[in-house]
Amino acid sequence: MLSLTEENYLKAIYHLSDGGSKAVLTNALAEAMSTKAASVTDMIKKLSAKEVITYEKYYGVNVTSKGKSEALMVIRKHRLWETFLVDKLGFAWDEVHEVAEQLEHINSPRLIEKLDEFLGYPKVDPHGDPIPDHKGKIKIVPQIPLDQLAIGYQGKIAAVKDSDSNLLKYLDKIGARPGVKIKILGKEDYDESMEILIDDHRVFISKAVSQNILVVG
Amino acid sequence: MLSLTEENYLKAIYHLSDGGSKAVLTNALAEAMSTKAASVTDMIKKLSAKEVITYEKYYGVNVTSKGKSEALMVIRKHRLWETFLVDKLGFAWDEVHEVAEQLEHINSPRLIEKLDEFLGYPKVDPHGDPIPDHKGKIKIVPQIPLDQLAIGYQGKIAAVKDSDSNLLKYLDKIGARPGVKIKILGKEDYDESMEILIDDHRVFISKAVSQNILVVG
DNA sequence: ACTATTTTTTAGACTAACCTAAAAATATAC
DNA sequence: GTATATTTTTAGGTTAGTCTAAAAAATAGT
Repeated sequence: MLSLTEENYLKAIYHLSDGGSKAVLTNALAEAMSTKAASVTDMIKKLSAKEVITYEKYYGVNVTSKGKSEALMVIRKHRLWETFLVDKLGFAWDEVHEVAEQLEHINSPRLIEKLDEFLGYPKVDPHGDPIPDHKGKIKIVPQIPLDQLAIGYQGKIAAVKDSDSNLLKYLDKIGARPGVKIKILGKEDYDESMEILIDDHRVFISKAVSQNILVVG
Repeated sequence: MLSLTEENYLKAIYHLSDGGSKAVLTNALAEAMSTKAASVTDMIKKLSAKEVITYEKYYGVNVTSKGKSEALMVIRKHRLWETFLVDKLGFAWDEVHEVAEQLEHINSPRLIEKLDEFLGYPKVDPHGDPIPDHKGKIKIVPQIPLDQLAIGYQGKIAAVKDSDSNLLKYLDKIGARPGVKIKILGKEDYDESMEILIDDHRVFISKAVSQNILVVG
């Protein structure tokens, strides 16, 4: 059983390691958790004792398979609650992150299964991120940041990388929501800004924004 | 701002004081919180510092008006979540207490208002207890325990006192849910057991049970 | 390869909950 | 009305999570 704080650390490690595919450094984790390296070292010891991560001094942290499935359950809960907030309670997709951060720690397997059923077993959350199933299985759809594609590209917005509320508000304003059609009309070499077509209207976006729009197809 | 633990203590004090109408003793609170008197004394000091209760040594604790409205907000959240679990997710009314104990601590005024709207502004929860409105106003319907009424009484089940899961399961089995018609057919002087009519079928119940069935009318 | 810098860990201290054991205050008993 | 029993508080200690400051290990520069 993990404490609320331990659960949050584990989730951060899971994300920083790209789902367990690389080691996470102490400082990176301290930054992500808005805390100090010393506190991270303490917590790392606890999480290794609970066998959700492995730890090599001065090298970094890796998630164990037990840790992965625990992290995926938290992510499942987070994304199901976000879906509930948007689909059922009428929240805007940029307002749900903070509340879901609280709701994801509610511990009741039965509640989550009932919620999943109530929502009609959704595959993705309101930001386009895949929702792990009750066994922790996640369907990975390869998603490419818009800034890495060329003029003429045409496809669909799959998800949004950052969950910063200001970014989400901005994207919502220009109509850039998951599922919407998108096309690259032009690119400016100087600052890497772009002109794009979102659902048939033209918008200019900076590189900072195009990096955060993930597309498929 | 109260911590999760402080919130739980305050709620217990509110209930033990019958909504703020009498003082609560240290030992009674220790019993209710399944903890020791010494820990209660510590917590009482914190809660007085935060001005949600007043405290006189060796005499007891009283809830301030600030404390009352904070307690009512937690109760509001608890009862709205219980209603959600039963009405929307299909939980049985005897399964919701523990989960609601967790959900009641989620801090988001917007979430609670949206949830209230989604549920259609319910007046009572699945156990028949009144739900405080967004201003903390609660509609008190006088409820009488069944064991205090005479043969021939006829009315409606308003609520159930205890939230013990076994009691609730039993009541559910004999059909004794809030809103159901009830009539007292007979009373046994020896052990104060009763024969009653629930929704037109006859049942025998012990005094322990009749004390927990609250009725109106 | 030997300093210098950066990163990480250790050491020691803080706060919020909790505990046990002992002291103090209140209530009860004769 | 003094002695006994009960209740409540104080005193001192524990654990989880945090911090700052200093020590140790790893990396980089010339």
